[in-house]
Amino acid sequence: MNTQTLILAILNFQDASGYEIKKQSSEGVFSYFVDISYGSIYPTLSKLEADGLVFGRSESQSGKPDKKVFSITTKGRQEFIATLASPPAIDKFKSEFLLVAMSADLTSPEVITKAIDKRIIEMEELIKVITGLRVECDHPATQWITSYGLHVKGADLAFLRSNRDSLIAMAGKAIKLDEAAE
Amino acid sequence: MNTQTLILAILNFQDASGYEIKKQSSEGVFSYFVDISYGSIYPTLSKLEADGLVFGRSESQSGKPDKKVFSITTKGRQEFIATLASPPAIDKFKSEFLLVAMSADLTSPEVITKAIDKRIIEMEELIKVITGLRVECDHPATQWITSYGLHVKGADLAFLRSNRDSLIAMAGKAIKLDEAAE
DNA sequence: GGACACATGTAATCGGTTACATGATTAC
DNA sequence: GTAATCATGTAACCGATTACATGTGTCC
Repeated sequence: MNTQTLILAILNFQDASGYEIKKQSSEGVFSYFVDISYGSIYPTLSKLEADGLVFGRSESQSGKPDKKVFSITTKGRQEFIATLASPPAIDKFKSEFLLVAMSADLTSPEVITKAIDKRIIEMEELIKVITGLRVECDHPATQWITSYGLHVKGADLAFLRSNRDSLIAMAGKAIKLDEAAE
Repeated sequence: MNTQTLILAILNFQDASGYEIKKQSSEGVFSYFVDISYGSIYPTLSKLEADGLVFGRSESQSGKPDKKVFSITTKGRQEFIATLASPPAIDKFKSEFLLVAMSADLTSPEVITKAIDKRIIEMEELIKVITGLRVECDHPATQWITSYGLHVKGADLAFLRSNRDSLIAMAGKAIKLDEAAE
């Protein structure tokens, strides 16, 4: 999923400045499955404007610096819809936690405990964020994906809580075997 | 999670050639949360060998070309354990499907149907792969992460099946609104 | 003799992040 | 006057992928 499509998707929902796009992608509705940096947002926005897919106008705000608000154009919306039509690529998923968990027997109970407890907290926070998003937005498709997220992340958290101790119990087993062999 | 740590993790479980590491990372136990390409495996393996974290030897096989099998060294294992000790970064997750689903009202029922049915099939296949992995390997920590995966992906698939039709029903709503406005 | 799986490697390229640079405005 | 948030933008860099290049051995 490239930055261009992501920005088009965000602007399709509502007008936004580069700064606001960044916020959406790291705190808002999109944060659950997307994240973009300023370093790619601003150049992409310029390119998008040059291609006529979005247009920007300066807006002055009281108590804040001016911002440049972008809107998607008809051409931009067409482009976005065309992108949606091609079958979505499989999810990209990378997890350091799973690597650590899979190597639990190599590390200490402390390391595993910290790792899983950190994950539990992160999961709880993500669920809170998604829950907050649901309340704010009554758009049906958004409700659908937030229900989906809540369902999956709820199951995830439940497993983590139920099986926390059994993972911690595995810590250090490989080390002990090594010592026994010496 | 960088390529170096990933390769160390794989070699910590068993010796492997570059080709086999690629297979592990895209078909084997690690495929669930990792994927690396040849273009980064081979150079990293050379670097790792130069640093004394792994060592390779040529092995001739009957009916197949020779392969260079790598093993992790004590130094490599220490390095890997040290990496595990730092708190794991939050999962990286990017989903084109969620973007499409969130924009369901912009597209046709056909596009949404294809997207969700593709996802259901992929999910079923992933569950099959993880199930297969469980049978092959009785390492406790691996059992733990595969149970975890099965639990979460099972919940995921259940949601997809239960809510497939409601998502499809949302398709085209935005288009109809546009037409009504004209 | 060609298709296919196995096997290794490099160079060009790319998409994106990090760090940097700058500045408005408010609140303390 | 300085810290914090809002706001925009660029340049250097990096990690990884893609495509390319090459070769072995098997099966039909």
